[in-house]
Amino acid sequence: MHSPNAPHNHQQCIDDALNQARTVCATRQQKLTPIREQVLACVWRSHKPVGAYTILEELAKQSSRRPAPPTVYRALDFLLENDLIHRIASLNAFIGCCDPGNGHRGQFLICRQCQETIELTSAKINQAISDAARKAEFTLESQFVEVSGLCARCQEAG
Amino acid sequence: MHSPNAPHNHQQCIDDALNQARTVCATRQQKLTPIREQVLACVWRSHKPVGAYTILEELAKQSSRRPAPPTVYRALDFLLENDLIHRIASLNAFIGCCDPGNGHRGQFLICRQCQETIELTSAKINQAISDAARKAEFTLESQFVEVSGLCARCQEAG
DNA sequence: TCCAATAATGCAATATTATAACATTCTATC
DNA sequence: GATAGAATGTTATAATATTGCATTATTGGA
Repeated sequence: MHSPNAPHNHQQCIDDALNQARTVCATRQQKLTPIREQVLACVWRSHKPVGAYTILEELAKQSSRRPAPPTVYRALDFLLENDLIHRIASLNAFIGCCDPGNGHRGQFLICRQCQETIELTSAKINQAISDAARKAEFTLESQFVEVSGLCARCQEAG
Repeated sequence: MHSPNAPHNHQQCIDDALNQARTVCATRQQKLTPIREQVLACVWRSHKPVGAYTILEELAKQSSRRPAPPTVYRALDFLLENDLIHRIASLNAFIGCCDPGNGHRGQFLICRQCQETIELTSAKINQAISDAARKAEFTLESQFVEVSGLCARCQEAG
């Protein structure tokens, strides 16, 4: 996995994400409808978390008929349930999942300057969280680990 | 620190929190005004995250004159800045800090059933996050670690 | 003591994010 | 091609949060 703010062919990211999503949905016998695919593509336009209403604007541009909020939220719910995107709670936004369909426990490094976000799946972090939960007799079901700070590039930029 | 859903004299929690807040503010030469104190007390009414509009309702009950949202949000901002409360991003809510004034990096175990929330400060989790950030050349500034699941009591309750 | 500067609060309006409820259309299967 | 279930459309509204400006309170200095 490259760093999202390293130079790369981003169209490739989008294509990969869509292809992987198709595979996941086919396997699960879930339908990746045009709207859901559009929303997923929109989430993947960048490596930054995207708000629901930004997606809404984008769909409006693309399709002459302006969809209503539930259209977007329903698509986002579908994508969340099928482990194709993550919700970034601290920003009320959404970002593409780098390992779709696996229901992994990700962590996010979010640059407060440029918003570029790095997704990690650190076994160490997850282990530490699992251990702490067990110690507290707490059954872990889901987690948000969101770190805010400055990415390498923005640190250099001063 | 007792577990929040263990039986305890909760009035003591509130009193302690207010006293510690007074100390922190005195040290920092910050003013813990009546409104700020009311909001803090309200956040400490329970060991569950409390929404801003719930606080608003509470203030309305207490003071005959209904405050407007900014009143509450400004008080919450003050309390956040002075490390007296935490924001629970995944619930858009706020909870009292168990170690006020220290700007520590907390973690939260939030029961999805009863909402009782355990605050941890696991050095292991924090170390794992710091390590992961460093490895990604990312400068950590703040973090949200929020775990959802079932607390011991709610597991037993079935 | 009075004045000016700053901080805190009041207040109205509005922005942003998210959901509820119900109608309609689409799709797969028989 | 009937029908059941899924998906989408549509309207309204709920829930969360902020902006901008007016007013009041507090503080420190002349």
